[in-house]
Amino acid sequence: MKYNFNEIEAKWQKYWSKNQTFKANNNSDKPKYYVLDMFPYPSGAGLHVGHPLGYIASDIYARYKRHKGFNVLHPMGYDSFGLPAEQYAIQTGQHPAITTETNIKRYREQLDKIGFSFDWSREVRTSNPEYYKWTQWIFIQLFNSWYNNDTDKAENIETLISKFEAEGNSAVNAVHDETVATFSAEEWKNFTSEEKQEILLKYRLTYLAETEVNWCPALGTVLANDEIVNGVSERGGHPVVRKKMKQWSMRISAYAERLLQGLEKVDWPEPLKEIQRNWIGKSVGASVDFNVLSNDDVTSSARLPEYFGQAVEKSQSISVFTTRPDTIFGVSFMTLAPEHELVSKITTPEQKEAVETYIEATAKRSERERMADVKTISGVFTGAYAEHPFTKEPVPIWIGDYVLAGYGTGAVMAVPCGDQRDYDFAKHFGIDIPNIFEGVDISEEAFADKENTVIANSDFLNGLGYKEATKKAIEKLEEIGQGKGKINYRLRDAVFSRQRYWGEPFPVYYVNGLPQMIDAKHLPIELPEVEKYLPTETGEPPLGNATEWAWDSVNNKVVSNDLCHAEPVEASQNGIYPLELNTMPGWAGSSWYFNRYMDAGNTEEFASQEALNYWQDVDLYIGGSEHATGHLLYARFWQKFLFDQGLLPVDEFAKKLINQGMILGTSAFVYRLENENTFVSKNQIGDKKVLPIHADVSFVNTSEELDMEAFKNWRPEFKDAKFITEEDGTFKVSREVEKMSKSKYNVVNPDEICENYGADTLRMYEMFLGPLEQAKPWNTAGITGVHGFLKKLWKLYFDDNGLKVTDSEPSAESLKSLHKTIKKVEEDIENFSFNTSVSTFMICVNELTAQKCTSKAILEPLAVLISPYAPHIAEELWSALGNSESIATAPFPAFEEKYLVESMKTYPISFNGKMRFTLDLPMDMSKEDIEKVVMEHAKTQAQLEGRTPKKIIIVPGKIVNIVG
RNA sequence: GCUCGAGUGGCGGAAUUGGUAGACGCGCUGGAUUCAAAAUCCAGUUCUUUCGGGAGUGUGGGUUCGAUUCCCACCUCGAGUACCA
Repeated sequence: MKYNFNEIEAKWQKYWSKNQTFKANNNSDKPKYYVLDMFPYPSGAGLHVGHPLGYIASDIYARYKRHKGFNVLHPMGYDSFGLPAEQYAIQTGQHPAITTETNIKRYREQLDKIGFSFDWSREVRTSNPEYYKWTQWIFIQLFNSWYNNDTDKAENIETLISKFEAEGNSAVNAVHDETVATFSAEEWKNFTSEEKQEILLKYRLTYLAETEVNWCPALGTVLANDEIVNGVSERGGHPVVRKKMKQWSMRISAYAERLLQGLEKVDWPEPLKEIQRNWIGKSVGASVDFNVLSNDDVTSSARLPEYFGQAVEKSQSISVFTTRPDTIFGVSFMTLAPEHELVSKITTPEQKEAVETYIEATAKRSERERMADVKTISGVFTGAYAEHPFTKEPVPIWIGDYVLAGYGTGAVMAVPCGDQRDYDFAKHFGIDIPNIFEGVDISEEAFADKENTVIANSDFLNGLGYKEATKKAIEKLEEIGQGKGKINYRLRDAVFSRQRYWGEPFPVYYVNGLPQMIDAKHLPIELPEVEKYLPTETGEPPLGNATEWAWDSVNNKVVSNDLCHAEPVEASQNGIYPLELNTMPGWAGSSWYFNRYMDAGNTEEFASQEALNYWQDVDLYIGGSEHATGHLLYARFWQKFLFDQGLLPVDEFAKKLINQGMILGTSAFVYRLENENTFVSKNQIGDKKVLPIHADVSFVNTSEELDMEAFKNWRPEFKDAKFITEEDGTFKVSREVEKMSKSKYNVVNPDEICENYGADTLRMYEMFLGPLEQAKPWNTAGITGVHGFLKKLWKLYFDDNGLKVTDSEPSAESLKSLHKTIKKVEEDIENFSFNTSVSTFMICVNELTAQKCTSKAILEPLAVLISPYAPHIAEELWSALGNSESIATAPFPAFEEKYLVESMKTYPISFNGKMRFTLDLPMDMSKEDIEKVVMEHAKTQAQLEGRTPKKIIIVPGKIVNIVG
């Protein structure tokens, strides 16, 4: 009987689907295990062989856990809102929902062919109203919450209102906008409803605010920081500019510390944690207030240079953040970001022109230029002075674009002796560089080594190290009321509005310009139909094109815009108000989907408490590291928020995470003579002037030879191509490893592999390529090795006459081969080292074939061992051996040490650490006897050439090493 | 620049607490089978060699009886990050 993989695979895929073999139950006596893949965006291009790599690994693990007696949840779904479907809609007018549906269908077909053990009954799609109903619901919960720093968690906004009513806001320890004014309980009570709403917005965990955003004109939307790479959009590479817009934001900054601390308790790759740590960017230091010297100070002071202008009318103070309060006596100037709001207030008339010119010049430079150009030092003096908090000496105030408006307070106290940028700035402009370090030379560069710092010339800090000096400086600053210890985070609040159509609509309408939440019981608010997916003529988002997009707050339904007054101020007559025109960003739906899988069909809740308590969290999460600062950070944030609400049992959603490496393509290049339509084979190029051109990899065989006819028919411009071939008439291409992509014509499709070699071969070969986490090139040529192995496996069970498995007693050798394999494969799976278990299987099958093993006692457990990797063939063998149930939950074979016990050991005999020959000796031979046998051996004598060894190292059961 | 990660045959890669470097597979070479091909099977395949052996895991040094593995310095490649005060 032949190994007919196509037939076998189709048969079992049908069986699994019909019998719902992998449907997970929310009630079970078995321990739970949750294996999750990052769900895909269903793109129009379909899957290439790189995509399923992580899915195969997680599927092997899920299947293994079932054999190990776990109740396994292994779901799959689609992150189905997104830009490409919408761009396609703009070009063709086809509704994104239709495009998405088509793409999902194609994805599903491709996934099914690979034989994954997904529980499809739990499929989620983020663009499905039944799903995004709960995304909207979570948004409402965020809106109704504030972050209480005292309890260190999110609380309902009602508790904040009670506090305001009782004591105003001065004693409230909350995370909020910088711009909140203090008010008393009395004042709060007297505020109008609208004033109250505006104030509360500054505290809510999702809030509407005028924000400076990254606007991408080409995509017609704003982008989050993590969606921008090198100053251009991650998707499409379009330019991005800064623009002020009214946007929904997520107060993720409230969770900065917990997001940082939480990393300690999850088993995620260290580099990924490091990326998140950097993104959160915690710095510990102090905030220090410098008073700006005003006219009064000036007239009463003789200490100032003559050119000090009469500018500052009343006392101002500049707040700075520093990580080095210990160096405060080294301050010789201050620098403000050009955008700093005080700049215009303190600049003296004499310096006004210079300052304005400078600000104008910086504003012109794009963010990108400023980033790229780190060498040029620029800045200008404002003419104003601040007063040093301790020495009371005047400190000149400069502006410079090396200070960023968006970090800290946008101002720094410059300590040129301790910070290289301050040092360079001071050198460039001839500002003093006082040395406050003991025994350190600062004539060439600044001294930034905290560990070896000993402070000098610093009054009460003299002689102290970094730590003590920092502590003391903060104490003194607090004493004089000009500073305090402070922790700063780089993490910014996340903009949550997108000016797009294909995303979750906000459950929000506006009364007098103030946002109102739609009551949760009226969700979902479904996306309206629009005629065009482009922004409106007045520049509003695509939802501005909808004619049915107003909220009837009396009847609680979406109604025609005509019923809604254009001017919101007048709109209250009939209770019909305009709805939000933005939609949510791509990461909204993916921030909680792993919880939805636990109870995907629930129409009453996002998931029942029962299901959530049973499944708890993801035990193993596999996906790409590119989501480090996007999905993985936002999802952790929502998880913590929902945990604070008492809605989730755990505050980290994934215990263990693995980043699968990318599978790269092996591109093929042909070389065309310059200005001619003639192509030159690789070895005939010599010093000819040629241009490399990508050829489709499907035209190239395993010997790197191009199918010239296929190439000519590929594109019209190659129709009349001429070829300079090798001497044997073949045309050789050259190969290069690149990212697998359509544009490089190096894409390999998994369907074709399944068709030609089978899904089991594909699964094993993907694993065989190398370690899961590593990037590695795909090379279809190598697949025959794995395919041949499966055929060989088949032949252990079948010959021309059918099944050849017998009930004969297994040989000791065969038992040894089997148990060696059990041990290794089990260890490999636990360590996610799937590549090495493929080799182990090959060795085992090679050995059993050589042993002519036909024993069921060996071959039945072998089928179970291999079933996580090659489930179809395993099912077929399992059923051929007389089992009527699926192999999916058959117990994993138990390893028994006794079969591996050896009586003999092949000892490597080394001389000075180099193995020269081997010797078979009994395992239980004593050290003395080993030495005797080895020394008497003729080869030993030949090696020694008459010398007497200095030393003989014998490690019984391991090695013999003769020194001398 | 900084922070990680990695350098092993023609290629992908293996070597689990320091103990036989190159498992397994591809490719290549030779052979068997075949009218022929595919498929299958067998043998060989790190380099070098005077066929005894010798060298060898990016480079140089160190620790050790013994180092791909541990330590130091350097080189190369990849990823992340980029004026974060």
